[in-house]
Amino acid sequence: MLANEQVVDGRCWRCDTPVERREIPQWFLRITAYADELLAGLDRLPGWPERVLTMQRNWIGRSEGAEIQFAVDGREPLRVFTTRADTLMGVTYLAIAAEHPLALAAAASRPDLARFVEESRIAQTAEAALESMDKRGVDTGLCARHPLTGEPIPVFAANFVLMAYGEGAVMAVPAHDERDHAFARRYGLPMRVVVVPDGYAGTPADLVREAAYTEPGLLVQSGEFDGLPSAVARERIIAALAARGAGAPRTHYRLRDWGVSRQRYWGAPIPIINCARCGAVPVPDADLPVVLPEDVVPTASGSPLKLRPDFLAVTCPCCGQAAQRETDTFDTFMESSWYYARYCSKDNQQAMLDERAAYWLPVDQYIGGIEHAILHLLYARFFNRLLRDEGLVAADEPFTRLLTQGMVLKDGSKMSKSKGNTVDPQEIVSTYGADTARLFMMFAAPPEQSLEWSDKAVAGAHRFLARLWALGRAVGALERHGEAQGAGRTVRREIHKLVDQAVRDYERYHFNTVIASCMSLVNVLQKTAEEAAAEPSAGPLVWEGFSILLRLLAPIVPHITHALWRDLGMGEGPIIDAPWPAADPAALRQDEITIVVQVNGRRRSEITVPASATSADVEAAALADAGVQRHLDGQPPRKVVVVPGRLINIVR
RNA sequence: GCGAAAGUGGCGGAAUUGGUAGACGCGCUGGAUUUAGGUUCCAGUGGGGUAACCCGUGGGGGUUCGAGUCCCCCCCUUCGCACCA
Repeated sequence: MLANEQVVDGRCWRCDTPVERREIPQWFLRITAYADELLAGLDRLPGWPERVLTMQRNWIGRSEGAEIQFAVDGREPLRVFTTRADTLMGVTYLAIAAEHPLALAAAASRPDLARFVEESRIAQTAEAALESMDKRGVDTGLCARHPLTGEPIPVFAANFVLMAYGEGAVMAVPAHDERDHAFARRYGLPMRVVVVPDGYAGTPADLVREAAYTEPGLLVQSGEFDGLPSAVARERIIAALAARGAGAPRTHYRLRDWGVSRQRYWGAPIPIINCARCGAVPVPDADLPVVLPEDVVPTASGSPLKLRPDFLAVTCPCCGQAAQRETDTFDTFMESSWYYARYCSKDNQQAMLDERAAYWLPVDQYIGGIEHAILHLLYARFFNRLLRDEGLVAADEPFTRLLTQGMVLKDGSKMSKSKGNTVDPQEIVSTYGADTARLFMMFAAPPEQSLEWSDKAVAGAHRFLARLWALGRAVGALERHGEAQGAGRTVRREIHKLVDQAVRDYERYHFNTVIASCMSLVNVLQKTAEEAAAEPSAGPLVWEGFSILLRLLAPIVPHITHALWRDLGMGEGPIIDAPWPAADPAALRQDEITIVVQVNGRRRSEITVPASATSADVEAAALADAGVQRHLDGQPPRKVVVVPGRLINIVR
């Protein structure tokens, strides 16, 4: 029993044994019953990254179309799903999975088909493999009937149709589908053009000589539907099928049910008892949880639980007769789908969850790698709804905000134990302290991006903290009380601009630029503190700025900021209880602003104008500028674009 | 193959909304301090050019007064593709 990733070139990755697929009974959770709700719920997750929402939408893959029945001579009818009912009159063959009951039956009398079915058992089924492999097929000899015309249609067994997907059968329209087109060319199957672009003047056959025409258009060669646009034709054709009991509108999802069975020892046992008389019976609540035996001996193949009579043998809770315990264990995604809820009720031995879960959930901020964008996060959203429907939690969604953090890279590749290129944060903590470790990691990149490890940059982070500490000492020696005046106003504006930027960057989780602003703040305060020797009134300004700086940095480097705050007596209590800083709007006001001057979109100069200057004032000042006049070369501007408060562009 | 992201100096990265590309830091160069190394401090640092300027955000087109940002095509890297979890 191997996982997909353990199969390399159709063989076991360890022992090279050829691998084949076998059908075994397994347990599934019907996530598809929640497909619509899971899809709709994505619109109510503004705190999730757009790309994760998009990936989940595509994964669920809702599509509207029709289910169509094709009668098969002497057999059960075939059912297919299509989104292109408008191309129904262009169907020239049907393709079914090699494992399809009809294919298996037909193989009995057709050796080439039997061989194909046999070969397909060793084929890979991973979607990636399926989509990139050579599309092949074999005629089953079966004859299907077109549901509207009754024309005979050949049925092929094809390696790109899987029994597990949809109905295990598809209708093929080579003129209007790329894959069908390639397949038809390969096997010399006919093509029938039934849709052409509006105003198309050529012959139908010419339209698809090189490639399929996959766009919608107007119907041709489709009898009573000729001339209809695709969208209308779809409805009419589905209606015509419905009238004959051969089809109906249907919504299809790409999402498949969640296979939770694993034929392994390690995992939570699936709590089911298999009884010869009563079938699959749930383990009674009183007997839960089912506990794994801890003294199993690993076997070469198959679950070791199958060799444990003490685990296997149970009496059926329904009929009291001897029965067997299920030996499949759960996919580990099962547990990761609700651990966040269990954390709220971790010590409850009587129930999964209690009212504390309802109180705390949903999780305000969830953090995980982008590799979990689809499976884990979709399973957890599904599981949360199961919990909700059982009355165990109140909210629909488990995670209000989601941050997908990047990986840590070293020398350009993923840091991992198996590669042996890990860095122990404890080393940094021992050498430089925890604040340095935290500062470096937050400064290297925004959290959702991957982070490139650099020992040099770690040292740089430590250097910054040393400067911060030295600045703190200098601040302590300055006059604390009084009011900033004179040149202090410009400095104060500079400080509050940085504060404004930092606070906003915190809100969008750009911690690296928060730190950049704080570094600039240190630079400004350091310079101002030096100047305070000559200009004592600068003291209070430095105190103000340093107080804000410490509070901005406290979430990132809590230890050093705590100590400086306490030593300087910055506030009544510890820094952790201090109010969150905000920029003073009064400090941000400017009397004069600098406007960038462009000529033909290139920066040529800049001018300083009163903040109250109108567009006309700005234009006049810009045109008078020497640099502008040189570039205008005496000619009048053809056009002038003024972006208020920012720039002016003069086009000559 | 399909879906989703990313590509900016020597390096990590910055650029709220289409409006000064390269903030901040690392590294490097020069200088000061030091017996020396390290530390610290000062100055410089995208490329070309004496300069005026020109060129520059993976490549090629396009829209626009103006494009790293929007549109089309291509290249490359990463993540996911349902049994790795």
